[in-house]
Amino acid sequence: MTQISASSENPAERRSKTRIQKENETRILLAALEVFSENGFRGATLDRIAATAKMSKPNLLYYFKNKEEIHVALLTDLLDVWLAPLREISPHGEPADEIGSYIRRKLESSRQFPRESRLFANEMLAGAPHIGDFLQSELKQLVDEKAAIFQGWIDEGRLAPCDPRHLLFAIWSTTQHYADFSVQVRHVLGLQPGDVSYYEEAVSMLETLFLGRLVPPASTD
Amino acid sequence: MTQISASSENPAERRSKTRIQKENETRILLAALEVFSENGFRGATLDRIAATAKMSKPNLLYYFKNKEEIHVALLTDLLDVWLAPLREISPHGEPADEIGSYIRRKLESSRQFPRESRLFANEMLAGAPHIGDFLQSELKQLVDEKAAIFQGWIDEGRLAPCDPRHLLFAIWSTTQHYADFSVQVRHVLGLQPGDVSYYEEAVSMLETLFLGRLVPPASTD
DNA sequence: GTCTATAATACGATAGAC
DNA sequence: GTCTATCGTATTATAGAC
Repeated sequence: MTQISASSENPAERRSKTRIQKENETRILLAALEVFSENGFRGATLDRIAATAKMSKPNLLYYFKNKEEIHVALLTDLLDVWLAPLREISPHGEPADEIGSYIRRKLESSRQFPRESRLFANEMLAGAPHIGDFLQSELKQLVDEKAAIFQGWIDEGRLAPCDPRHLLFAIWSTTQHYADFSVQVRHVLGLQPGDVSYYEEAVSMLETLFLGRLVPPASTD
Repeated sequence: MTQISASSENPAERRSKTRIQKENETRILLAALEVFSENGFRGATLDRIAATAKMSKPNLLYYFKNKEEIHVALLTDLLDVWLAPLREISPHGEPADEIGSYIRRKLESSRQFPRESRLFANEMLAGAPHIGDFLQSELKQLVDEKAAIFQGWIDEGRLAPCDPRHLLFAIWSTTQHYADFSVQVRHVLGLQPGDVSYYEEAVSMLETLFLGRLVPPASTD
């Protein structure tokens, strides 16, 4: 299985491309994102990707030599986007500010790139066959680094004692949920298919959860 | 697309089954759960299900008339399991107790039925083609009912002002994350493939998050 | 109930004309 | 660069023997 890392781009392979090449590759990747994010790698078909891209199947395979190469291209692009919000967490800010703005960045990323989020989710559910190496190396390293920042705040009493890595899991899951399970969110809230107005409420909810206090101390009347 | 509800079982159709029938159906459903939960409906193949069940493909199709019928059987079984923890929330308990035990039930469900959780997640990512009706009717109704309980607590000042339905989303996402993204959790924590020891830490994290206070009030030195 | 054989279609990928 | 035609395999499902 071809494994991908966030910085596996080889500039030497990149020959100068014509305008039409760039346009077609973009069309294909956009269509493939649509199909892969909905059905996963195995569930996606070149027929559907080609149809979505309004392109013949052989023409599509003129730009990417096979199905896996398209998938790899999408995942590679994704990984940088994925790590960006986490990288920005700084040890120098206030815990509430840093965590708050991280949550807002992740929610914004979820709102702006729901298909990318579902592509990632599909890869996870399948057991991460393509990005297992990335998770074990680059992601783990970045998480360890940021977890150390959180641990510092805990030691200083500026953050409640908790496992920092699980705090990150909680932030990831709650924010990505709005992209990955958007169908359920919309159905439960009674919204129309395209409606993503729930993101306003999501910000509010997650700020209360992570920065405020959900259950007040029992009153001692 | 065949739609499913949580109570769509028709007892009249259920003829008495021999022991071997029950055993084989169970074997098939167990194998199918394994395959569907990993690759989704479209990504799953009867070949893999049959191989996993150690059964020939035609024999498998002797028990279920096609691929979709197996999938429907799994989802139908799933939905009751899925709603059970939510149904138990009572308006008469303390908010902290009710929410706390709901989180523990959901985490336990995630730990005990990770493949069922991933089956559900795959269905969500695909746009809920089979259980859209369930989400809009039964789930929405139950959520509205339980959200009203939360709202009552909010009105009484026993719960912070928030959208109760988004509070449920937060509980669902954080708890299911440990099943759906278990590969990532294990890789980031540096655990072995089968290791699910992180559930101990998860309980602790989520209790701090939902019942405690993550970021203490700024000290006014 | 289980099997082998196979029909019928879906799918990934290539050949070769233009 | 794009197309039609097509090959080989995978996949769903059925027929019919045992």
